Amino acid sequence: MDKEAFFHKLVTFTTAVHEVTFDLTKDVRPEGITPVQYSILEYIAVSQPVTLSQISDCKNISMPNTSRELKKLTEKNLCEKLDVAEDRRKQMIRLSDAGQAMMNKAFEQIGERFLDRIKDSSTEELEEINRALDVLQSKVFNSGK
Amino acid sequence: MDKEAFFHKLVTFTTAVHEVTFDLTKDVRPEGITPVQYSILEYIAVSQPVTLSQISDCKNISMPNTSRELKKLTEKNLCEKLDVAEDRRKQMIRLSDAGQAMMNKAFEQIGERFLDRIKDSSTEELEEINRALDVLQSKVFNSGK
DNA sequence: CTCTTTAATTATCATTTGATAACAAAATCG
DNA sequence: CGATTTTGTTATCAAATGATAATTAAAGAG
Repeated sequence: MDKEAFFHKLVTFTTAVHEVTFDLTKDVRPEGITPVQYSILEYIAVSQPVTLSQISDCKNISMPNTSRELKKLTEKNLCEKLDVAEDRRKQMIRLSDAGQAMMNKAFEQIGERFLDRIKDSSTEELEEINRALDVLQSKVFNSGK
Repeated sequence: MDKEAFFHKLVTFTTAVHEVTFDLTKDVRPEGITPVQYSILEYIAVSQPVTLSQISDCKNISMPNTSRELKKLTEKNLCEKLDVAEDRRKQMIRLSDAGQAMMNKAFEQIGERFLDRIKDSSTEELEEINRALDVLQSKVFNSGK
C-alpha cells in the first residue's frame, strides 16, 4: 500500500474519531462548566492525583491559564488542592466528592452511548476491535513518542 | 472482557488519538489563520466542493459563524464561493489555488511527521495497522451511526 | 549562602469563539 | 399564488480562551 493512500486513510480515521468522540460526549458537560474546564476535569478524573504542571503540559494550556481555570474549579468545589510534603511548591490536584460524582455521571452517559454504538457486534467482533485498539495504540498512537 | 475495562480502553485510545493528532498538526497552521479557520480549511480540502451548510453541520459551527469565518477566508483568498445553477440559494465552496497550496504544504508536513512515527514498522506491521484501521473505522468510528 | 530554576499565582489584555436576532432571497409545498 | 422552509448573510453581544508580564515561594546547584 502506498504511503499517500495510507496517510489519507489515517486522516479519515482521525477525523472519524474526533467526530464520534464529539457525538459521545456531546451534552454530557454539566451546566456552568466550560469546554476547557470539562477537559481538565476529564484529565484529572483519569490521572488523579496530578500537579498543575502536568495538567498544563498534557492539555497544552499555559500555566497561568491552567491556574486560573483550576481556581474556578476549586471554587465550584469540583476539585481539591493538596499540599505535597516533599516539595512545598507543588500541589496535587484531585476531584472532590462532588467532582467525582459529576464525572462518574458524565462517564456513565458516555459509556451508555458507547455500548449502544457497539451493541450489534458479536463476541468475536469485540475481540477483533480489542486487538485493533491494541495494535493502533502501540504502533501509531503512542503519545510517548 | 468486561465492558468497564473495554470502555476505559476506548477512553485511553481516543485520548491518545487526540494527543497524537495535536502533535502531528502542531505548528502547521499558517500565521493569520485561527484554529477554527484551519479546521474549516482542512474539511474543505478533504471534501471539496462543499456547501456552507455542510461545513456548519460537520464542524458543529452555527450558520452565522460559519458564514463569518468563510467570509474571512475568502477575503484572504484562501477559498472561493461558486454559485450552484440548480439551486441559487446554495454556494459551493472550494479552496483557491493559494488555499490549495497552503493546505498541500500543511498536509505535507503532517505526512512527514506521520511517516516518521511509523518508520520503524515492518511491512507486516503496516498491513496489521491497515487492517486495524479498517476494523475500527467500520465497527466503532463510523460517524454515520 | 547566593544564584538559578521550578511551581504556581495574579492581573491584564486582545482575540477567538459562541449565541442570538433580524433579515433577504430562493425553493418548495399545498 | 401565498405560506413555509431552506440557505445564507449581517450585526451585535457575551463569554471563553490565549498570551504576556510581574510576582512569590520553595528547591536545587555551586
